[in-house]
Amino acid sequence: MTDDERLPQPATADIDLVTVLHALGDPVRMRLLLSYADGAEHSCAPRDLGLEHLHKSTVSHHMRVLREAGVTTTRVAGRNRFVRLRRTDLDTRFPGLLDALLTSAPAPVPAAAR
Amino acid sequence: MTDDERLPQPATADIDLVTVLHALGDPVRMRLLLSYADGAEHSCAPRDLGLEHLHKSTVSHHMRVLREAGVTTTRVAGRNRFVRLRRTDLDTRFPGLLDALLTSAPAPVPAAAR
DNA sequence: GGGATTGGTGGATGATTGTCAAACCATCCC
DNA sequence: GGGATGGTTTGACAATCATCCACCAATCCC
Repeated sequence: MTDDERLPQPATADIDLVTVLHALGDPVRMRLLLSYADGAEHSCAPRDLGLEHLHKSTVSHHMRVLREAGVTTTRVAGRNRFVRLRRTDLDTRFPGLLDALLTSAPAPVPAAAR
Repeated sequence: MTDDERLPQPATADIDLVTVLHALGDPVRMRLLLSYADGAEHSCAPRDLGLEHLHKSTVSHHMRVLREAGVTTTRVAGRNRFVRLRRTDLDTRFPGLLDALLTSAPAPVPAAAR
């Protein structure tokens, strides 16, 4: 499995707080964040994320916003993309922010978030 | 000083996380938040906030967004308006969020922020 | 009362954004 | 090779938004 490849994303030091907040200031992307809160890798399929009502390309757009803001990282393996939360990087850059966000989560946190 | 009057704002329980993040996902409003982080009341004058480059009405607009999101409260006294951070309400609703935001502040925190 | 001060309202405008649809691309598999 | 699968890109469109401008409203002070 050496065909791993990461989609472009900002370096940890370049993650900007306002940009992150702007990225998370959208209900769809907040739901994505909650889905990713378990720390596991997730595919991009809308049906796995409670986003059946949205078009593929819309979900793709939102995931790009999250990735470019530095919230998530995307690994390419074959025709699948695996998205994961950049928890360590975010905790380094903004200590306590992610915990506070997930604690105050507006929707039910799926399973073992922490 | 009984002519105090509060501009309309959401009740504490109605403050929505996504709405707050959306409000703070703007560089101007983030700067306002940092100005208000001292807990004191502030006037609306752009020159007191490092926003000389913005029109009065633009600043007024941003302050309305913050107030309607539940981030700030505005007291009207005569021809002056005094804006203050709703720190207690925000801490109640989203424990740790404000602390995390102010700790990771992107701009120099003005004096005794904590 | 009359002028100055403080700040908001409403309209206009250009930019950004969320969404969908259709086309496209790479990969896996039969 | 040729479908089928998983996802991105591009274009279009409506909605939202940030900004400015001109005008307005209330208050303070002489």
